Amino acid sequence: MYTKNINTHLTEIKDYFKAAISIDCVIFGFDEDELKVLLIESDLKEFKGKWSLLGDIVHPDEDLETAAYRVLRERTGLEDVYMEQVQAFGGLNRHPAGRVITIAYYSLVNIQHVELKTHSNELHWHAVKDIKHMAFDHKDILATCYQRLQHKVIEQPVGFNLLPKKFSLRELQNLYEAILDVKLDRRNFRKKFFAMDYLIDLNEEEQEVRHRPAKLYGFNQDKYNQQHKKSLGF
Amino acid sequence: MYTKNINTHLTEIKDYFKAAISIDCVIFGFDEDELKVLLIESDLKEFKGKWSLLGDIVHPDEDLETAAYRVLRERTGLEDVYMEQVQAFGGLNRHPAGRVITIAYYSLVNIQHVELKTHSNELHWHAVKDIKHMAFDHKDILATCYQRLQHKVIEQPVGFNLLPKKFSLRELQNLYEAILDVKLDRRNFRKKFFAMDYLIDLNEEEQEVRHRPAKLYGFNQDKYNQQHKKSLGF
DNA sequence: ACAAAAGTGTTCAGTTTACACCCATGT
DNA sequence: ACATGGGTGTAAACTGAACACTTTTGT
Repeated sequence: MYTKNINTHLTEIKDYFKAAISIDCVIFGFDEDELKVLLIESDLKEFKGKWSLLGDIVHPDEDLETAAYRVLRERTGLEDVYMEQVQAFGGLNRHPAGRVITIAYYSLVNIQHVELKTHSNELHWHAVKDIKHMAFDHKDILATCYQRLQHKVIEQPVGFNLLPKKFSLRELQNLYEAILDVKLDRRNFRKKFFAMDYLIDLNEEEQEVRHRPAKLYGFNQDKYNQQHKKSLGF
Repeated sequence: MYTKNINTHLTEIKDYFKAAISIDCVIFGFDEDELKVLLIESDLKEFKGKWSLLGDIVHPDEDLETAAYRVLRERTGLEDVYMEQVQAFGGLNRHPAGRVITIAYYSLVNIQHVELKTHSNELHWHAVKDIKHMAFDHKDILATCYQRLQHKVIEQPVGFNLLPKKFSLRELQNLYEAILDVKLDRRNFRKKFFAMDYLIDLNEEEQEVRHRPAKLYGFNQDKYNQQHKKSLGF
């Protein structure tokens, strides 16, 4: 039955094994100086009370990324956010309902922009570092996505997606410290980001702080995109 | 029909959309100072004469990695080789036979160890840089896997998997130059690898060269694994 | 005046780059 | 002896890490 090769002889798939395909979104946010992830309480009897990622079956007329954006939209109302596919998870018994292969995505959202759609109690932001157990293999998926994010954030300035449009350098540093789980030197951190030259000085200051207010900056996404496009092109 | 969430309410998948799942292997080898990839000629009418990756449907009782190793074994006879999952490709019309979602893996093999199983003409090694067109979306898949390899090889010494057990530093350098598509300085290259301290001096020399013979080295995989385990543990 | 966090430069160490000559072998 | 690639060291430039005091605001 499986002697034919998917890339050569196979012209009909109807007689072949098929599995349900889902996507799972690891939706990261940043709040209270902590990296958070949006989870939903599972009510499958096997995982009663455990938290799970937000995911869904991929529809027949959807590609994977479309499905991931759909889930994100349905759960957070957000459309244009940073998202990256991480990898597939296809363990034999990862879903009690049968063979379900899932493709994991992570996305970076401004947590202030998220209005949890259903005002139910089932959706919650959790500090990544405090999560102990999860439903399915979601702890693995989260760990893999978190590692990927850590890796990404030191190579490219994607962290801005987790911050408000206007932010102080202290907030930016707190973000990096939270994601990478390290302490960074304030002067070196500032030096580095000013040198990268993607920060826009907004000539504004923090309000309502009971100490010297910090200056606010924005991220020059266009400038970053252009400079990065150049280096890809060649 | 799709109102239920895969991670919460769903207890039966039988009524849901399912797709065929395949894996595709990008099998890299190194020969004649070029990075090669093992391809098969597709005889699907849509891709007549085009080359495709080696892939197959994932079986019901196999996880993804098992399927990938099976394909590798069936096509090359090799068992213990370096392999890494890259990502899933799930475009709507990527396979003419229907919805097929594929998970891409790349592996690094010693090209000398590969005895092409079927001594047919359908399987061939191709220089990666010369490949123009491929069947399906395999050009995309190859490009993505190649980029991943380029990235990986500057972070971790996985390149050794493409070389024979005994190799000269020139061969090693040629490998890196081929993968990264750059010219490297010979002295700096040597300095760097000796400093990493994973090379074993075999006290042997090249034979049958018509110039000064190069010394041969081996890669100390155990030492690398141990030192790398440490840094993960903390 | 005090508390609390913002802002700012310099030095040192380690790493990366650039670069040219002699050596061992086969013909 | 010559052609071919093997093998080697040093100086300059750059990058990353360590480190302490002054400034601004609110109370």
